[in-house]
Amino acid sequence: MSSDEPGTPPDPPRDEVIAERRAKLDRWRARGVDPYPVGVEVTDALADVRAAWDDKLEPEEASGQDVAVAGRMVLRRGHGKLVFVVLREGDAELQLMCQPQTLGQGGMAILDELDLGDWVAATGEVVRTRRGELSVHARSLTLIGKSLRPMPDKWHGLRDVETRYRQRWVDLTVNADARRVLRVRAATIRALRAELEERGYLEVETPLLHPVPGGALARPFVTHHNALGVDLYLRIAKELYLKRLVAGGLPRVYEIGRVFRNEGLSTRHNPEFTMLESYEAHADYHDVMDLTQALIQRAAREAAGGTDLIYDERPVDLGGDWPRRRLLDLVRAATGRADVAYDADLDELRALCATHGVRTEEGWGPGKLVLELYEKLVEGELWDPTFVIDYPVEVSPLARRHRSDPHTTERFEIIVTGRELGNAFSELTDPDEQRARFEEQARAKAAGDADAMSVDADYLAAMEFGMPPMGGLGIGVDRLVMLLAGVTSIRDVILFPTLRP
RNA sequence: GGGCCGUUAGCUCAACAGGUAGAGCUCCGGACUUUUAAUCCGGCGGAGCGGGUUCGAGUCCUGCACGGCCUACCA
Repeated sequence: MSSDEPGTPPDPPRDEVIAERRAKLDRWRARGVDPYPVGVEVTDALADVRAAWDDKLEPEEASGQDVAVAGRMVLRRGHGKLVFVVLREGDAELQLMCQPQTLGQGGMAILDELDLGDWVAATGEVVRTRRGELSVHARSLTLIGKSLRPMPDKWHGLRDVETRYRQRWVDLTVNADARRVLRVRAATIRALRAELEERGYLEVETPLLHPVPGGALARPFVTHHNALGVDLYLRIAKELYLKRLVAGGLPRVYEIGRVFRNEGLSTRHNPEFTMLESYEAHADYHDVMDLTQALIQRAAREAAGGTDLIYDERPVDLGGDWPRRRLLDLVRAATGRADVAYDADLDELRALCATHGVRTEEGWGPGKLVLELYEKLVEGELWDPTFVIDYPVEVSPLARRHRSDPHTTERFEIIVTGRELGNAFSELTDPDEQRARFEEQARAKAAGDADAMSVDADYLAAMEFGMPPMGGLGIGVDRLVMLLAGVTSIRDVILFPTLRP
């Protein structure tokens, strides 16, 4: 790529193949044929022809049925005066059988001027060949979209990962798995939405541009509004707006949409990713665990065909009721130290962290230290779905304090294959406590914690207006799709992942 | 950000103690009327960028760019 303008497409390869195709393009035009016509009548999708005839017709039998089809020419096998052409659209492929007897010399000449990759329309009778391949016995051929760039290797396809993401149109053309993942993603989102709708949740859309970034501990992207002359932030979560809606009397709301976090990229992190968030009045985190399990199990059934999966070559069982384990208990078990507690001596906790190679910082309280131990020792080991519950207050500024333990909140994360898929809690609804928690965050921010929250006065006003008790949930949709599609890179489930421009 | 690995033809991949780069697919020319990555014959086409060592560098050293994986932060 020699262009330095961001956003410009890759330069056409200065290749002889391109030149040949351009020459063909010129010849088409010289003959008065528009290589990019407005379109021809296509009455039959390739998939429909296959569905109608796949289990019918004996070899060499003709159907008597004429069709008009179209697709990208991905293979051509010539046998002198008999030529087989394979058209593909999406996952459907159909062969054309081309002979001078039916296509005429003119049609054969058209065939001669086509390249692999060209979009082609054809009419003809549905037949089955001597070797048993369902085909259209072509009577006419029309070029409907000239391809000027060569197709990737017809057997190996496109392997280069970066090119697959950058040129998704090529990837989707030649890699069936790219198309499969796309379908799993669509089915996953459809299932989540269906389950929430059936439970009476209202789908809403809240702003992407936030004057105060909030709802999660993360660094935001900053942008600028010219007319208002103010900086705005791309949302890092939807939480605070959705809770405003519950305060407004909408008892069950959800939103599926993009959030943005200004953090590093990895196989598990894309700067923009899709999150489902839902809020339900009068629910607590136990109810939300039930909901989470139902959502993910339904998505697994409808997008992955069941709850018994293989991920990264290991079986995962999403079925049944998932265990609910207290975070503190998990840390105690992992360290073999029953005396780990949120009111334990800070120096002892630091020493324990050091023993396990956990890096610590000044100013971290016991809650943060225990969380770090959990993340280092436990989280990655939880393979089958596990609800990890009761997170320390210190690291949960929006969650309600536990009804029977002042050190923790009624919060859980759902962990599958060692990764966090979702995060939820009995929501904090007390405005005074929320203000105190925000101020605590603001102090951390002032002390240099870039992920810490700011005081959101507008949100506090909504809380002061009064909100019902509620349970909230956030699910990382991309990660759920990764699990259900069995892929280990988030870039495989995002069509156009963020790449260096 | 750190570590490791990588970048050879449009695509997928080779080779060699440092000796002037090879195959398949695509494309072009030719043969072939039932193929399934059709087959057969012929042809075009190439070392990420910059330094250095050397008679000679794709190969060794070095800087840069880009990418992959792991790690760190997070969903």
